[in-house]
Amino acid sequence: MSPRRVTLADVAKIAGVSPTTASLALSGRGRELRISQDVEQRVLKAAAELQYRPNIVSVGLRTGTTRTIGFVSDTVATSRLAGDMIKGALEAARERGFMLFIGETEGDAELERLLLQAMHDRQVDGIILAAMYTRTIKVPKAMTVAPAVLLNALPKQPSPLPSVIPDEIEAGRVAARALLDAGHREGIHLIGAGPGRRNVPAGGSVAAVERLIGIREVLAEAGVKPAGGHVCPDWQPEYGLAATRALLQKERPRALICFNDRLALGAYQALDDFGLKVPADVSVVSFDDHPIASWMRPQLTTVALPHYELGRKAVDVLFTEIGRDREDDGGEGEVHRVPMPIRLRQSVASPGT
Amino acid sequence: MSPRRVTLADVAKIAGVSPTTASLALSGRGRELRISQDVEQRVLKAAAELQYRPNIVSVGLRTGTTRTIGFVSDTVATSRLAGDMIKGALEAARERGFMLFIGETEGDAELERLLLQAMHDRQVDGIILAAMYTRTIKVPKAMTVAPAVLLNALPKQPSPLPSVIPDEIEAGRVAARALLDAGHREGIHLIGAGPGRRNVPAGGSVAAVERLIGIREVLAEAGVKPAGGHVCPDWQPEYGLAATRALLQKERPRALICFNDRLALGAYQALDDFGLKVPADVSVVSFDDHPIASWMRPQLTTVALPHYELGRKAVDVLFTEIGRDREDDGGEGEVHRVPMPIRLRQSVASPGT
DNA sequence: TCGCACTGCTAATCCGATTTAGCAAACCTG
DNA sequence: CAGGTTTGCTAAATCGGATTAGCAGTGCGA
Repeated sequence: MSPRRVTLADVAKIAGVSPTTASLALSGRGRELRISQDVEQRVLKAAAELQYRPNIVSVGLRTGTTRTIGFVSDTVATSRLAGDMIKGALEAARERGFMLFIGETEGDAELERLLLQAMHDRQVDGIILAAMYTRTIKVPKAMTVAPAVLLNALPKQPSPLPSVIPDEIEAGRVAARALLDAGHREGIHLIGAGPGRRNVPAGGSVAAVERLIGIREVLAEAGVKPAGGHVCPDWQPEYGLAATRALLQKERPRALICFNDRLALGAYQALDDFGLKVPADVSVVSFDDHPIASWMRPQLTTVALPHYELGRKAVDVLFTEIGRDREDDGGEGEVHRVPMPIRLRQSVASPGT
Repeated sequence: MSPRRVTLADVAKIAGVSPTTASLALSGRGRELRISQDVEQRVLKAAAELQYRPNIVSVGLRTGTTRTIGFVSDTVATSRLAGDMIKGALEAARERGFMLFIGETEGDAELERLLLQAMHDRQVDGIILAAMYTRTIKVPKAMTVAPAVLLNALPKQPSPLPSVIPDEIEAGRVAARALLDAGHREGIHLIGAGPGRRNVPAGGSVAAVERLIGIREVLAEAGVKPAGGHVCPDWQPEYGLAATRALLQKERPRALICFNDRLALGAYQALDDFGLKVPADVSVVSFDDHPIASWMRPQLTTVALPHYELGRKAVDVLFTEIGRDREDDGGEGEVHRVPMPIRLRQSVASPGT
């Protein structure tokens, strides 16, 4: 069936040289090791004719480098959000001739251990450990044996591993500024967290904490106080609906900052129930740029999670880790923050007195 | 830094035997090849103590099997829908101790070639070629050198490769039955395709054709004629909105069969615009079970794409391919159809005369 | 006591590359 | 023209296992 792969030995035979010479010529080290032009050309020609491709498994065994990186996540593949993260990583890896192993732990530490082990068994050159939503994680000790990067996650304990995360603080600033720029000064309510610095859902979500910091900072600078805040235990539509409904029963907000798009979806429904129009009566800004954000009516202005860029960046950082001299294990890993761009759509308008 | 991996030689030395013996004992072939109980135990003990793990790269070189399969898709990782497909494949593979390489072609044939090549260079044991939405694809000839399976796709030309696809015809039947069971007989409109067998969007979508077949079959059996059908060039919310709006300007339907959930989202908006309530005035059934289906109000009854099961099934089929004697390349590949379960929610009610 | 079968283990080879060490021929040099 | 240098290439070792062929030692029958 499968016609045996062409090996280096085949190329060497056709070119009439030894495998050693063929290897040298193909790896470009021919010059350095005094292979003649003539022979080099013969080898190259033979390789092209036979469509020779080196067996990476063999190279992996000999050199210890498999041109492969492992991408382990808690549950990335499931969420659409993170599909783009994988895609970014995939493309960045491909540009360097690397492939990606993927694995899902579903938050199971034992499974995580097994997966990392399976990847090491396959001699991956590096590992990206990703979280579905930005948070702090316990770094498994298996992570220290190979170059590694945390993606969308920060180490719970001090660790030499670098992290790549979205710049949530700046995102909070940007969202708040969007409302200020439209002229909002009063009746700004937060849905999902706030108004106080400590009013965040349990679970160690970095997004809640940092978005809140950014929002509060910009509002404070403008001398504006959020009119209220509503912590939601889970950032799902039904909680956004409930929180907004509760709010509307007491007062009439002029603007909502929803902590993600699903909450905003619920908020839209509540506003609709109360006969309020977005953005004429109430402006809404949100975070994530989930696909539904552009399906909602009016389309939602939201600060996007840059999943694709996060994935790319993680690979970039991993490659610098791989290239780095693995000795200087002092110090903490650097934290790389990827900008979150705002998508201006139709859900924000001036308060119109 | 990284303490050199434990090798078979290390285990052998500790156990006081040759690497050959250690290999035999560990591979379980000890009995067959007359290794004494005593020695076997010593080896096992040494391996456990050292936490020995065989280097799969080495095994791959020697035996040609890397316990790895390649998952190549046009753009699967991006779509949330398909995240579950990967997840199913991932789990099924993991249960057998296999890892997954993933790659995205973005519909680029050249990129596809390169990816398949990169996977073969890494000696994958088999390949799953997946499509984001069910359709017919041209099978690259590189696919014939290793065991392979088409996922969510059918071969455009006759091919020995097996396929795994959702059972869209039965899904169409199920959707139609859901309306019939609720008592609907009249005013049933199709949004997205139909009413005639040929009224499908361009692009070779298997879903449109087969769902339509199933729907028409069941309605015909019940002596019911669809009141109308509206082909949408793309199955996005805005087209669903437009089609439904156009429909409502002419008549008042009693039930809609939307060809996917995004169309249904648009339809909901149009119905709302016309002051019609779901399901009191108009029942809606749909396909896909996209996450938004359970966020919509009322929650949408929809026939689910079994992505997770598709992924699992593809791996199952791939393993039987791998196990099969690769000689009998006669015949066409088998087509495996995975059932699509209906999610009964709140968007269907009896027509209430 | 010789020959044979069986038991229990190991030496050697192989997979397909990379890399080190080294060899033969040509070329200088004084 | 002997001795040293350079040029151009190759043999052999290596990576870490799996696999094949075979080697000692024992037991047994004749």
